[in-house]
Amino acid sequence: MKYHHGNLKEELISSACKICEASGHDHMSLRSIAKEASVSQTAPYRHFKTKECLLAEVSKRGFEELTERLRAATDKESKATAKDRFLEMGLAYLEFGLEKRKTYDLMHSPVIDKVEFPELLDTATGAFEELVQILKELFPGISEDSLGKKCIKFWAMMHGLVGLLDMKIEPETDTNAGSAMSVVKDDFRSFLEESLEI
Amino acid sequence: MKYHHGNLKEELISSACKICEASGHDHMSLRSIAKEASVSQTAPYRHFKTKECLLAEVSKRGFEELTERLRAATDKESKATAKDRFLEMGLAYLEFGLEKRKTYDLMHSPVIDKVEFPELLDTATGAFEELVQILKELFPGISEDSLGKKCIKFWAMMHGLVGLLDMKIEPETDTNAGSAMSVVKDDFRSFLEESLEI
DNA sequence: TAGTAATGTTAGCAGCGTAAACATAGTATA
DNA sequence: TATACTATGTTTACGCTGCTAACATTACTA
Repeated sequence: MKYHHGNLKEELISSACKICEASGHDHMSLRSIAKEASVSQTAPYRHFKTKECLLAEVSKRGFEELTERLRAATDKESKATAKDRFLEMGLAYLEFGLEKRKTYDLMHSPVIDKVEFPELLDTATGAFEELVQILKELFPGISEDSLGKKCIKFWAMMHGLVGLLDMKIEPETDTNAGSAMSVVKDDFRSFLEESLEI
Repeated sequence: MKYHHGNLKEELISSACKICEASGHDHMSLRSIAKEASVSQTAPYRHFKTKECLLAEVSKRGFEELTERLRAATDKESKATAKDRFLEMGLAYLEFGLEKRKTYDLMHSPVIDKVEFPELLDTATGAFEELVQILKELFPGISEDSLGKKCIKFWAMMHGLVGLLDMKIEPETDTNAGSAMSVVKDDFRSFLEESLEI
């Protein structure tokens, strides 16, 4: 039993990630994180100025994983068409959002002011570079302006969809013939494809 | 100075709404709300079983105002075309989201489990009836299935846009010729219009 | 080897949500 | 009108929280 831990900072982050995904960031106490790392309640303060700083790190890890998944989905090595890789990317985004819902919430939560954490902002922004690239491939010669708009439109749609699919708010159509939302979820690929064309 | 307040429940709700929009729902304590209503810390418990119940009420008020704004924007009395009214609705949604950002956050926050508050869920769902109606007008004879998808697509886009415009995450384009995001914000109408066609 | 910086602990503060016990006011019933 | 009951307020207290200050131990560096 040594007084100094050795790798506490990293262990605190990974404990935090685990607890965040298990219980959500608002049921997450610095004390419980410290306990998980078998360390005193105030030990985290040697590595993080405030709780928010630790949460920012968790958020950053989330954006890193998201970026990684998007990159993998649009990997040029796979011989799929640009369109297919775009669809895969959309799917990957949605899957990340639904699989790691609690982490995704933290990443987009106002509790972390991204202005105060420029490194986090960079990581977050970087994730969307993947979208820019694939859209450039899909629409060769597109103007910067149109590219920006398309990019935002798709990202907003992805982001919005994650929120919608998880909450159960959905528009009521006249016939309640199979909730529109579950149709989207089950047939997400064709939904995205349609969005490309319409 | 009377022992009984008379209209405490309503006053607590409106205090809560005020504090929520001023400080955000995570900097919002039951005690501060009680103080604002000049009442003891535990008085709210005579009207709300838990803090979450009060927050749910605040959220509900938010959805009610949103519905009202959307309704006003698509009002048939105005002789504008369906398309124009649709664009107005999009604008109204975005404006609400940006103006009442903190309330909007609460409305979509996972701290309130909508399953536990069916009345809140109804109110939230009701807001999107407005979108359904205007899309029906815009696409007469559209199938229920397509209508559902279109509806979800646009709502997701609106919802996503609010999130994007407020956070400063945005895709980096090669030339940084005027941030794509501010273009969207300044020229939101044409952005929406384009989305209708593409 | 001595001094200093890094990293841990303990003790304690004020604020939080909430429960329990009690006080007061309004309302229904005898 | 007297009495019981219910609704709505207060006081007190508990355990949890983020965080600070003071202190202990270890690691690094001159």
